[in-house]
Amino acid sequence: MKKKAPEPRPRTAGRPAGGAALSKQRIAEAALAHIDAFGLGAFSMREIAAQLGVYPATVHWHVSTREALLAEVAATVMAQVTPPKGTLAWQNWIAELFHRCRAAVRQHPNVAQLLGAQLVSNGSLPTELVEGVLAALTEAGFDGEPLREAYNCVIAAMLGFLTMEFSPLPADNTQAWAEELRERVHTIRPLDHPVLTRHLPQLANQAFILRWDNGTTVPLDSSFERHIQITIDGLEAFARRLKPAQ
Amino acid sequence: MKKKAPEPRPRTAGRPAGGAALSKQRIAEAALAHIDAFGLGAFSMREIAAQLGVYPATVHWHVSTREALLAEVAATVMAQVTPPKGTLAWQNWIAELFHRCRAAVRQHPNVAQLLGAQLVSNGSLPTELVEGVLAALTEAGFDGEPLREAYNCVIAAMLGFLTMEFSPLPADNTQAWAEELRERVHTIRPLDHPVLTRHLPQLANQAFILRWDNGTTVPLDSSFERHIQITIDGLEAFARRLKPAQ
DNA sequence: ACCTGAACACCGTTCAAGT
DNA sequence: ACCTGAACACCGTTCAAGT
Repeated sequence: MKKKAPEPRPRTAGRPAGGAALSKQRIAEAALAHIDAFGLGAFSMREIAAQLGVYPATVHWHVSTREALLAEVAATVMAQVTPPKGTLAWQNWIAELFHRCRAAVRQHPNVAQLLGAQLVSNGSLPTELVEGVLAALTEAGFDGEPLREAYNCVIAAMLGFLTMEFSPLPADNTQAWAEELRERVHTIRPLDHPVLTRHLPQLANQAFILRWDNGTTVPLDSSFERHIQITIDGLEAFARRLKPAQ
Repeated sequence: MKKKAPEPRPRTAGRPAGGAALSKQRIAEAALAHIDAFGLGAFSMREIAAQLGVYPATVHWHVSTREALLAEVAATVMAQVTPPKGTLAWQNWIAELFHRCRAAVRQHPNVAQLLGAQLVSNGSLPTELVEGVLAALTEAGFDGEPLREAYNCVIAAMLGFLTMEFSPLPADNTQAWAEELRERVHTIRPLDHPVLTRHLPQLANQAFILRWDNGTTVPLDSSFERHIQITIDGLEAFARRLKPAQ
């Protein structure tokens, strides 16, 4: 885990000759690369600084705070997920958004927990995404308070699922914990939990609460597809309730 | 933030007279109380140790690891959420589960991020919850792979929403960040984001990505209710697709 | 403006030693 | 079995000082 600075840079204080060597951008890229490689648990300001061959204080000059940097990283990952407007029916636009969002998270799974579980990172998602979802839902017939409700349900369905699918394993003794949970799952008492016992082969390590690997190793593809369908079907039912006079 | 140990205990090494002074249970309770009061960001093994008037190593003798303790805390919060079996139709049972789960999280909002965003904590949820959801979905007509898909959708819908609703604010300069986001939200360019601009009064600080307070200050009650309805409507549509021969 | 070098006040975890 | 006391190898952030 310990790495030397890649290049033995000048290492004298003072403003460098050819403009700034660092930038918020470059730092965020380095942080993302490090998180992709070693996970969010191994991320630290000092590690990123070492990676870039500078002192920790230098990183702080550019990004102010650890949380701000992580928000920047999350924004980078989610920058390109919004589908273009105006080419798809609202149902298909939303489905496409879900797909592109999951593709982005699958490329950077260790960032997933930031998206749903940190207000800062969540708040740095692209405005186009918000606009697009609202446009789709308006097309579906929502307005006012129902529009807000439908919007919140769409965002929660999408980011909530992904946050859970790629939620990280314990940092250290991963296999010990995995073995323990596998044991626990397979020794469930049939009399107390008959339904669970009956369907255990279908569920073990492939269902929430009952798994010891996350989406990186065992992706929940078909469940995510189903989640999209259920969400859209539910939204259509909601829209129908709003205009019973057909 | 600094507190003395409540009682100046003997402070000599060795096995105490009347059995163990500490236990995994007592430690988890203390941790939960501390997290409720000061947030997950202020949680540390050393703080809990100080709170209990013992050395950090003493805590480690009982709980092995920081993550394990947090999983224990999550389990404590979620211990009582499962509704009794056999009294409700499956739709109502699931709705009741959602309600009770949200009530539990609202009592301990700072624990929310553990539920969805940490595989360890997620894995320590009660088995009765799993059994109950599966029983409800079986009653709805699901089996085999569709059962697994429906199950994952239910859990993701429930915990995903709550994880997001109560996701924590930045640790330190909260109000500076809030002011900045509020500014950003209210200076959205109308020509680029017309739909968002039009509905901003309905959305600002009450919709994901557009808020600077979390569910503790600004709960998303009606959106959660709608989320339940959408999920159940979507599940019913899914069930209908499975038996087109009525 | 941009960076060094060092310091401050923390962490989680381990380990020998006590009783 | 249960706890002390101290240590190890880390953290994020701040700050004076350089150029």
